[in-house]
Amino acid sequence: MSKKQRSMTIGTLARAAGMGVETIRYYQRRGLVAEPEKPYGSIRHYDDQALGRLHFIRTAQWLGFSLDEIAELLTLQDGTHCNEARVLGEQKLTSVRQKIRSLQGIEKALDGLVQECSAQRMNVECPLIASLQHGVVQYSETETSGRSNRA
Amino acid sequence: MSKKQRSMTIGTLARAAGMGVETIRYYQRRGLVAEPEKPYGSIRHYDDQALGRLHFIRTAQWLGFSLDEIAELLTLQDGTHCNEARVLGEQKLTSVRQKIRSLQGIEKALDGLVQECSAQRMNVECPLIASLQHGVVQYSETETSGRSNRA
DNA sequence: ATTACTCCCGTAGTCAGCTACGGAATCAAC
DNA sequence: GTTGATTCCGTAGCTGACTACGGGAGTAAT
Repeated sequence: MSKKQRSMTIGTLARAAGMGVETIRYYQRRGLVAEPEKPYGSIRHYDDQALGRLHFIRTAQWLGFSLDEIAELLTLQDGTHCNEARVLGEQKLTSVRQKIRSLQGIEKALDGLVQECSAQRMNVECPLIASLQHGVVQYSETETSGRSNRA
Repeated sequence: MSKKQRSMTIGTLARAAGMGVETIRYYQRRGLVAEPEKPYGSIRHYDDQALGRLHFIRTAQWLGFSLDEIAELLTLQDGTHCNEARVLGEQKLTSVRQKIRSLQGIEKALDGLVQECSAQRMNVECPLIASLQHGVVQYSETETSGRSNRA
């Protein structure tokens, strides 16, 4: 019932989390992860909880949350704000589904392009370009503006 | 068969495309959109093709393509580089399919989490937070690193 | 033809999210 | 107990994608 409580230095933690030391320090500065107490004249030590939090950040980021949004999510961590967390999750779900739809549109177009291209290389019209230009791929304006999502 | 060929200034174009004038100029500098000839002692005018290209950029960007990738995609447009276009297209197709798969994974995970979250709202543990920390959401390492995808 | 907007163009600043640097302190191995 | 890697900490730099600024030229409405 008890996982062995490792105690690690920041370097070990970084390796375990698959990120650089400097990234962790950056997250500390951003307030995303806590900086443990430093024993008098010694070095800080981190535990599996810290690792869990880094996993959380990485995963949430991969899910399309910005660091600010992740910070928000983390304040919900006490469990008393499940509703807010749900709403946030639902919003992301919506945009993820829109993306899937758009990408499927692009996939079709690209596939068609490649087909045509290898078949009859005389064609001047590029179906990929055409469909993106003419809005065959539709997306909601709501999510479009504002640089964010990174994949 | 013929759409009315509007001729617009950069400001009008920008409004039509839902972006700032400076953004368009930035794209011109990046070589993503052409700068039309400037009539002697006058002002540049843009047509619907330019608008189409901006739509293209916006959509592709929303889908997680970087401006560099979009530039590549745009080289397919002329239709004359059929071989290169095909290869590029195939590469993009692969990455698009990866993205779709990743996003579908995310969708499932998020959906499950939101379900749980709204189901047992008495629970002090928020399943969304919990599962992100404990790695219930699994993802492929392949796409994880490298900051990019914007949503 | 005056006023008010818009365009042009180059350069500079911003923001997110890192990544690097440098010098002193600490630790781990031999 | 010296050597070589890590940690610590602050500050500075980088990349991608914009966004703002400023001053002169063009345009549109009255």
